[in-house]
Parts: sequence; C-alpha cells; structure tokens
Amino acid sequence: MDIVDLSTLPEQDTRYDEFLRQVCDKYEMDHAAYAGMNPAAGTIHGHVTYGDDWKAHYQEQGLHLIDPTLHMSQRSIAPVDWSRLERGKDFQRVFRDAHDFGIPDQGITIPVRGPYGDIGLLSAVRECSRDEWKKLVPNVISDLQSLAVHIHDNVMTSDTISRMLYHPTLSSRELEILQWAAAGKSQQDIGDILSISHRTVEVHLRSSREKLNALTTPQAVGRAIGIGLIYPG
Amino acid sequence: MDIVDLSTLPEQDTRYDEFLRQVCDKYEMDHAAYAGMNPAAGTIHGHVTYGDDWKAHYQEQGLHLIDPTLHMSQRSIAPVDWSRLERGKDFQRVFRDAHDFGIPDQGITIPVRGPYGDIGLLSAVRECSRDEWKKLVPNVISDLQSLAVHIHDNVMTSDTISRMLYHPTLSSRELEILQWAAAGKSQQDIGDILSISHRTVEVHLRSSREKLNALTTPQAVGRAIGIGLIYPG
DNA sequence: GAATCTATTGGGGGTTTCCCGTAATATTGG
DNA sequence: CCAATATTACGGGAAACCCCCAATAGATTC
Repeated sequence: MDIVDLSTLPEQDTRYDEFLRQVCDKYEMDHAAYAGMNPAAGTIHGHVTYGDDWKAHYQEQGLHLIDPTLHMSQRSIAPVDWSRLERGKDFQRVFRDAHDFGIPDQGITIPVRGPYGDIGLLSAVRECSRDEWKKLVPNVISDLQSLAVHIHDNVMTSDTISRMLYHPTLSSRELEILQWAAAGKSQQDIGDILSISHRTVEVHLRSSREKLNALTTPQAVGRAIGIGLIYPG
Repeated sequence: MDIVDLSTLPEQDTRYDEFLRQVCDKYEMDHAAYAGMNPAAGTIHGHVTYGDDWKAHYQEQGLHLIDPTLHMSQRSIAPVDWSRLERGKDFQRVFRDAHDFGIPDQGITIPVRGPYGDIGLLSAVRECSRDEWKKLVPNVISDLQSLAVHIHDNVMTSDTISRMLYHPTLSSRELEILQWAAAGKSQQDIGDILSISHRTVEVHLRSSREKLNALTTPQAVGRAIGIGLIYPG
C-alpha cells in the first residue's frame, strides 16, 4: 500500500492544507493531518501540516505500515487519544522518529468510515502539559468530529480521489460466485450449482480477488462483506 | 432482515431510551431514534422515543425495508437532512403513515460506521417552520455527530448485542490466526509470523471452521466478520 | 466495423489447503 | 484430585486451489 501525497498532485488545489491550518489555529493545535485510505483499493492519501522533511522521512521509512495511530483508529468507532495507545515496539519506533522532527506524541485521531470501505482519519497534535491537554480535548472533540466527517466527505466525493479510490465494481457473475464461496461452497460445488465448469468459477474468483485487491479468497470474501457487496453465508 | 426492539428485551436497561429523551430535551427535538444495523450479519436493532403504536406499525408493515431515511443514510458519509431526500414512492408511503401517527417529515439522520460493516443511525425530528429548522440544525449538528458516535460505540461494545448475535467462543489463538487469514495471509505465512508450523495453523483454522459451523475458510472468515469477531483485513 | 469487456471453457503444473492420524500441555468440572 | 475437554503442536497424503497460458462467443462501446 503506497502513500500518495495529495499536495504533490498538479491538479490538486491547496484548500485541504489551508483547511488543516485553520483547524490548527482555531483549536489551538500544533499540527493537523488527514489520511484517507481504502483497503479494498489499496490506497492511502494524505494532507498534513507537518514539515516536508517529516513527510519525506515518513514515506521513505514506510512508517504508515506500522504507525500505531493508524492501526488503532482503523479499528475504532470513537476518537482515539494517543495516550491510550499501547506503548509497543511500533509506537517507540514511530514516535522516537517523530520526536526527532519536533512532533509530539500527544494527539488524537478521529476515524470516519464511508460506505465503500473507505476510512478517513483526522489527527491533531499539541505539545503541552497533560492537564492542559485534558482540558482542551473535551472542548474541541465535537467540532473535530464534525470536521472529520466534512473533510472525508469532501475528499471522497471529489473527482481526484474517486479516481484513485475507485470502489471496485464486480460483475454480477463475480458477485454471485463470491456469494456462494462465502456460503461455504467449493469451486466444484459452485460450478455444479451454476452449471458451468469449475475452471470458470476459478476465473471469476480470481478476477474478484484482483478487483478487491485481495491476495486470497478468504480475504476477498472478508472485503466484500466489509464493503457490503455480499452477505455472510 | 428482522427488526429487534431492544427495549423489549428483559435484561436491557433503559439508559439508551433515557439518553435519547435527554437528547430531545437538550437540542429542542420532538423525537430521537437510534438504529443500529449490520448488513453483513443481517440484523437491525433500535431505540426510539416514538410511541409504541408507531413502533408496532413500523414493524408490522416492514417499513424499514423501504424507509428512505435508512436507505439514504446507509450510503452517506455526512448527515442527511430529510429535506434532501427524494420524494419518491417509498417516501410518500413511509411519511404518509408517519404523519398519521403525528411524526413530522422534518428531521436529520447521522450515519456512523464501525469497522465490521456495522452502521449506526441517529435521527432527530422536529415539527417547526422551515426557517426555524434551518437555524437549529447548524447549532446542534456537531453535538449530534458526537452523540451518534458515542451511542453507536456503546451499543456495539455492549453485552446485549454480542449476546444477540450468537457468539461462538473462539480461542485467542484461533481468532489471531483467523484474523491473519482475513488479511490475506497463507497458512505458511501465518506460521512464519507466529513462529509455529503451518500444520498447526491449519488445525486452528479447522477448529475455527467447526466452531463457526463453516465448511470452508472463506465462509469462516465471512461469518467471523459478520459476527464481529474479527475485522475485514 | 473494430476495439473492448465479459463470460465461458480448457490444459499443465506448482502451491496450498484439507482430512487423517499422533501427542503434550492447559483448563474445566465432578 | 482426577477425568474429561480444549488448546497447542506436528506430519503424510489426497484434494482443492491458484497461476500461467490460449481460445471462442456475445455484448457494448467508439
């Protein structure tokens, strides 16, 4: 999964970066970041107010693969305060590096999910005392929640992103066969059910995997269910 | 997809209903409703401040199958103001019935999604002039957004729901391995990751299949995601 | 009409999964 | 405490799956 820095795209205007800077100003944050991803499409894209040096380092090192703020937020419904993250190996790695670039480990990430498996993460960080932080968060969390929805909604409906996060369109045959696979049928079974060769079934499963960016059929079934394309058998 | 009225469950406390009533009071709404659904698991459950007569009518007529507020919100990231709904056949049907029970067609629904394909919808309605409504919404939308996340997070992590979605108990090892399978890893990969033999991995997958009553691993992954034991990789 | 996409079937061959065993340790219940 | 059950672990062999290739027919698009 590669990172795409949207600010480097020629056709991309800078309103998102400005938007994030305004968020910082208004809510007394040092930095703000938005990351959008679609596991099914295998994409990550982001806007940040961090310096270019940190952005470069983050991408070069592939820190997005281990970043605990991303991992945790992807599995949460509610906002995640970074103080609640596990202080594991990955945490040490990412935040030690971040510290070198002057980025604090005090922050919050708000996850927003769309209907196609897309996830938007709005993060805000601030270097200050623990007490100060604990007073600040309750006052801004509600607004940040709304802003997170707003920015993710905008990003997902913009042409630039929808081209990148194209949600997979499986053919009716592919969906039909994937649905039978989710129902526990073997390729041979499905072939018998649909009166086609099990070879053909395998072809459709393969194209389904490719479209869903899945390595295996179990993963494809999981993705398809997560997106709502099929139902659990 | 059947509806489950959580308030009728004996072991269910009434804090959600109280919560909704407080939302009404604080934000000057006539009624508030929360609906949680998991298309993957095929369940809908809800709390409402509407009268029992409307609840009964809604369930008897199966209005949830055509309710445009549900349909629209399921596909939206941002809150949906009911004034933006298409005035189609289904709309007429549902809101004509609702009107007979004293429920206005002026409202807003806020969708929240969790990592398992679960969707929470917080709706609030108020009978008032269009102008009044347009002034009210911007003032409360941010708070309602937060509340929607809060209530959905609570419902999804509550024991009540997990008891309703029949829950096989998979061992931590089985869940761990099933999660990796959902992430597209092969048995060999998983064995390497966990430093065990790929044979052992297969045994855990087999017992997972048995517990989930699944014939194949893709089906087991689908079931586990539908139940919320693991998340789509 | 040509190009493109989808659905279909097939061969050959390597890889993975699955079912059959065995067995040590852990946990639970009488 | 001991017995029953569950969990963890490993291996051989058969079955299923997955990937490479090619080929035909129908529908859609340009």
